[in-house]
Amino acid sequence: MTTIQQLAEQSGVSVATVSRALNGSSEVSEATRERIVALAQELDYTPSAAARTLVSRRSHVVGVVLETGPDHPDLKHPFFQEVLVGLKHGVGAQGYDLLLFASERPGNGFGGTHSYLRRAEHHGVDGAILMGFDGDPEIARLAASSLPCVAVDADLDGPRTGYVMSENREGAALAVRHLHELGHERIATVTGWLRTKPGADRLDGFREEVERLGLEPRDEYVVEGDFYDESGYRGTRQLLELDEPPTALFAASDQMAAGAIRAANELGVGVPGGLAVVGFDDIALASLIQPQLTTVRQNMQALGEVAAEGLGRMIEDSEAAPVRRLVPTELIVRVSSGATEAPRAKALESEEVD
Amino acid sequence: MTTIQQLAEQSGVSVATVSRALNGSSEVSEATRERIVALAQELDYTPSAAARTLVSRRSHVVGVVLETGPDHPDLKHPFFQEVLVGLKHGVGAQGYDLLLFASERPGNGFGGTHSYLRRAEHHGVDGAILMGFDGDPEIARLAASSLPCVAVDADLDGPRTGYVMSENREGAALAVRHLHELGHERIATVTGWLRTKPGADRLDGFREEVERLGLEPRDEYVVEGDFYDESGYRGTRQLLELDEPPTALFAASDQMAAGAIRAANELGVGVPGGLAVVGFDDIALASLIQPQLTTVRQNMQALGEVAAEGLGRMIEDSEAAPVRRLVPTELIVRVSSGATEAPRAKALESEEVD
DNA sequence: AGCGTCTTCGGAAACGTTTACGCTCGCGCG
DNA sequence: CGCGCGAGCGTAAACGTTTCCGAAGACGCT
Repeated sequence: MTTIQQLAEQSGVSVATVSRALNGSSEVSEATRERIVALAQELDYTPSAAARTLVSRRSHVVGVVLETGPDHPDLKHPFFQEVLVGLKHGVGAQGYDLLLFASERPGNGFGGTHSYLRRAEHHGVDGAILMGFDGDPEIARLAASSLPCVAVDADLDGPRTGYVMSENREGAALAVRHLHELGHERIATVTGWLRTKPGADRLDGFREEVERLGLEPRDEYVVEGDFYDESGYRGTRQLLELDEPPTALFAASDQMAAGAIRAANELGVGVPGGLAVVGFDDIALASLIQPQLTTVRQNMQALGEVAAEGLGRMIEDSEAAPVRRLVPTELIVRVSSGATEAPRAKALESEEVD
Repeated sequence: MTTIQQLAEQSGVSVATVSRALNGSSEVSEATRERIVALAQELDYTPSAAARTLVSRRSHVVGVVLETGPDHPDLKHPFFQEVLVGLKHGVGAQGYDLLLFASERPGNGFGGTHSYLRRAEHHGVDGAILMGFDGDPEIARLAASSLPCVAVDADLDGPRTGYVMSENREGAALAVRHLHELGHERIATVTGWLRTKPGADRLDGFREEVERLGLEPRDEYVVEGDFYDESGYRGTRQLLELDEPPTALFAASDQMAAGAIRAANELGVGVPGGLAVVGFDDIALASLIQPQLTTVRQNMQALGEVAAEGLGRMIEDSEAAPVRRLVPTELIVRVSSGATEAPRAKALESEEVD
């Protein structure tokens, strides 16, 4: 590994000049800069991030903390993956790399639990992305600190902490309106995990739209789920066994929608004939489910990109206000909702557009 | 941010002693150690990874490079996500964090493309995980270097580079044997992307087992796909339009299997009645597909964990041979293959076990 | 009593950068 | 001709650690 000193010796200048030349400082003549750059190329010089971070107090790394544990969705959920690719592109474009906090060894030197804030300080990350948790006190400390943070799908805030979310309310309303336009009056929902903000928001959006449309709100048409397919299955069984079962269902996630379809099939109820179903997310496999899923697409990749971009701004400009952004959702009409006119063609068309 | 020096001053010892105390060196008395540790707790001391890395030449970070680009699966594929959670747990248990190379800014200081090897050296990662590529020259350079590396799903090797893969051959054979045991003689396959090792291996396994069972190998029963569902759809249409169409299909990925089912449905061929289908992967949503997918499970999470563990060993012990491991695959019988005896119960049972 | 050894600690160098400060030119201007 | 100024460069301090080397004392042995 060649160092800046070796470059200095071999080119007959001081280390300071080499550093300036490589960093594009204007205080060095064009001639010597070229000489030094050429030498650096030749010797395959690579600067040491550690040394640079140590003195400049900038690491060009942003941390990603996603709360993990038995109760937490972890990064197994397709949602995180999609957000992650957006994040990668977003931070990458700004010259940052991503650090995934994984180490389970105590903070360092001595025992004690591994606080996320400590990990962040330890690595000297320039900012952090917060994902997949619900009021974890550790995360709260991080959000309350002076480290630039952006939460994805949680309405955390702090002096330097913002958030990015999908328009969950509006999306849920979209779904309800769609079902209503198809003639349904008895519309039920299986909710997401209500301790999470998106879960709660989608339920709110559902209720608001039901009311706005003048439909009769019924408590028994709201059953609580947890985003995973098993809860969709159980919830739907419960709904279909009511005396007056719903004719349409809004499931707060595609996975629950898949569970719902399975439940309906088992009870001999056709989808969309006996029960029209709309999901939420538009995960990659939504179109593989039979019947193909009508769903509310949230652009998870965009979520990641927006978060990254907002975080970047906060890092560059210490005066910048924390980002607070909602990204739009969009109804994708496929088969499961029973849209009458040539659903297949319509679905294809809307995919072409994309 | 408190430093080791402040701890030294306030506790009346030298920095050397503080360092030793916090690192568990035996050269410090128990009394002073306790005093220092207590002080560190109180002042919320966090060591600087940058400084530590600089001098000790160990970063306790492992890099993750996944080749990205138009032609590459990128991290959008569910496969990577699952591997990633295994990786996270695996490296975390050994005290490492994960660095996802994202930055699109040129190496540093001067222009030139961002070599992965350079990035790795720049950050001083202790090792690297290689994923999702096929003979990329940049990756090859990395594998040829002296940096400990483990490739996932590619048979790279080098002085300090090993690999971890699923038993793709055996898995494919499992699928063929299962279909044969159900009475099928005309068994076809839609392959994965043959430039990748798993794609090629699954095809090999298919062919070997066909031969071993004494079935007639037919070239027109092998159609090339790319792991994604669209290719499964097209390939299956092609197969079903043959004069003598197959009665059973091995798709080299679950997504292609889903595409195959869609194609069969469109042509009025029932699954599993008209065409028995077996997939590969057992992605999380395989059981959401209708009919539920019989598939060869590869334990992607284990893949990540094994890779992490192997990498850790190579890092700790510079004499250690590069890890070369195949992790077992397993047939998961659900509905799509038309297994006769109570397929539903069997499927549930095998999920309970999990 | 002298000597070696072990324990516990401090001093200081080193890791590879960035950057504040200061120096030396050459040049233009009065 | 002298003065000031800017461009270009070097010196050295700093960043926060780890670790080598050595020193001082305690202690046991001959």
